[in-house]
Order: sequence, then structure tokens, then C-alpha cells
Amino acid sequence: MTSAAPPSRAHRPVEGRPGCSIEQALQLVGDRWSMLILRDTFRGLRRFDQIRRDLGIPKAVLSERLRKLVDAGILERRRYQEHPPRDEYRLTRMGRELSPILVALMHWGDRWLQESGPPTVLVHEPCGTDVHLGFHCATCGVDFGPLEIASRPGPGALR
Amino acid sequence: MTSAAPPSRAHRPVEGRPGCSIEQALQLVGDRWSMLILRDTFRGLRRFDQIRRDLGIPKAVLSERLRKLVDAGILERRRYQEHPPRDEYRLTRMGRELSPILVALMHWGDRWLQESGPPTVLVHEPCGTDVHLGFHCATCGVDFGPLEIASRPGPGALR
DNA sequence: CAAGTCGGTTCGGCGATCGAACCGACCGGA
DNA sequence: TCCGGTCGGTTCGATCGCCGAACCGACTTG
Repeated sequence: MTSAAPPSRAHRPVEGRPGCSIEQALQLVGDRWSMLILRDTFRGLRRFDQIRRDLGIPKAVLSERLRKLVDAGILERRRYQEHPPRDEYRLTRMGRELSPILVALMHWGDRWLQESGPPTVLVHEPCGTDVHLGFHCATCGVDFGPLEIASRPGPGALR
Repeated sequence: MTSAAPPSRAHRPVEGRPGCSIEQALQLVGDRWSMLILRDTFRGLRRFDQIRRDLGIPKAVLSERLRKLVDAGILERRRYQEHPPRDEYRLTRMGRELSPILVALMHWGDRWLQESGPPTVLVHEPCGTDVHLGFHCATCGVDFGPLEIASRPGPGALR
């Protein structure tokens, strides 16, 4: 208890443990392949072999990951033909709500990792404007950055 | 993301490979530990042993990950004392801009993985409002979801 | 001088991942 | 009927990367 925290930190944009949501989320989608599988499902790929060929992932690994994502409720397996029996994997609502994570990864990669500009741009379909993902405060009516974020214990905080 | 090609699309709506920004980003921060290391640095942890103890990560792995993150420009290593020589790891601008990803992961985990509510909440410091991360269209002036997103080839698209 | 801290590296074991092979159900063509 | 191909897997042996434990040097504190 004597541990003096490092120089007074007022802002800690992201905080957690041990039930940290980031940690929990990463246990589901934090491995090498899951995010890429999900990216593919967002792109409209739904079938085993489509995804396998696109990613070059070993079949056993894909099989296991899909099972894991279905068990978690992120994907659902839906039969689309009876003879021969064929299933496809579709995003559930839970899965679709991962989109900000994918978009954030994409924007960050575009900005910092691509030398010749974004390979793909996302647009707001109704108007064609480039998609902007950011912190927006409804109260203040402004966009803001990570330095204006503070954290507090929430209702799920134990201890 | 909705541009999920009805049957008759010959070309790929999203160029997912191999220059895909999501893939590139995941090569840097998509392994089991990197995101957690970064979460800790956002929380204000800067030193090797602090992070190691917090995560329970093997030292060899932490050492290698920190090197990788420093090489990538996400963290910087800064000497903060000479005798004995001690370094700390700090987020660069590139690193700080990962915050939307962490926040998105956190929000998703809060919503779908926590039964008793978020362990931590983030607020917009100036006004105390809960942080909202989302798609906002400056042109239309509205928030929107993934179903209103379409994708197009960008300036970095080859082929 | 001994014990402890900090930031590592080295090492042997082991579990996850890899590619290749195999499989059953089905389809289309010759 | 036989042949080849597709689809969605499972099984298997080899290999890769992660694991915890031990060790290390530079330094501080008691």
C-alpha cells in the first residue's frame, strides 16, 4: 500500500484490471487470426474456403477459430443449402459492433504504416464523406483527443 | 463495410490484401501481449518491472516486445536516471494515437463481456460526460453505425 | 559485507501452430 | 459408371514461439 504512484497522473485514458474489458476482449479476438477473420466477414466473405484462401490460414486453425467465435456469439453459423449441407458464418450484432475496432486499426495503419496513402477508404454511404471515427462529446459538441480523457471506477468495479 | 457485393460483383470492393492497413497494424500490435503492454503505458506504467508484474508476462517476452514497439516507433525509450542506468518506455505520438483502438476494445468488452457493468468508465474531462467513440459525419451532422459505411479503393491502392 | 532492486539474457520444456495428407458428401462431365 | 473437382472439415508429425526458472551485472540500502 505504500507504493507511491508515479508522478501524479490526472489523466489515464485507459484503465483496467483485473476484469479489464480490454483484457477480456483480447481473450476473444486478440490472437493472431481472429481479427483478420472478422475483417474478412466484414468484407462479405462468409464461407470457410473463401476465408481460408484469402488468409492462407491452416484449415485446422480456421476451424477452431470459427468455432470459438461462434461460441462467443460473435459469428453465427447458418445453413444456406441442404445438399450438400453447407454453412456460412455471419456476423451477429455482437460481431458487427466490433467495427469501430477494425476501423480504428485501419485508420491507424493508414496513417502510420502506409507510405503511399490508404489502400482503401471508408465513406459514409448516404453522403460520400470520408468516415471519421473519433471521440465526440454530445454535451460540449466538440471532437477531442485522448489527452482530454479521464477515467473513473465504474459500476462493475469491485474491490 | 456494407458494400458486401451482391452476387454479380467481379472485382473486390475492399482490397484486403496484402497491403491492408488492418493487417499491417496487427503485425505490430496484434500479438497476445502488445496491446496489454500499451494499455499499461496508457495507464501510466512506464518501467520494465512495473509492466512485467502487472501482466505476469515472461521477462524475455516483455523484453522482445518492448524492443519491437520501440523499433516500430510506438514507444520511446528514455533514460531517466544515470546511476544505475534506468530507462523508461513512453508512448510516442504514434503510440498515443492507438487510443481509439484501446477505447473501442474497452467499450465493446464493457458492453458484451461484463455482466455487472463497466469496471472503468472514461469521461470527457472538461465536462464529465461519458466518452463516446463513434462514427460521426461532419457533413450530415449525424452519428451512424457500420451499416452506413461503404468502402472504396484509396490512393494507396495498387494494381 | 549481504541482501535487494532493476532490467535484462539464456536455457530446456512444452503447447500452439504449421503444412500436408486424408476424408465423406456431393456435383458435373464423359 | 468412373473421374475429377469442391466444400468443409479432421488428423498427424514437425517446428516455432512462449513459458517459467535460473542466472547476470550494475547499483543501492542496511
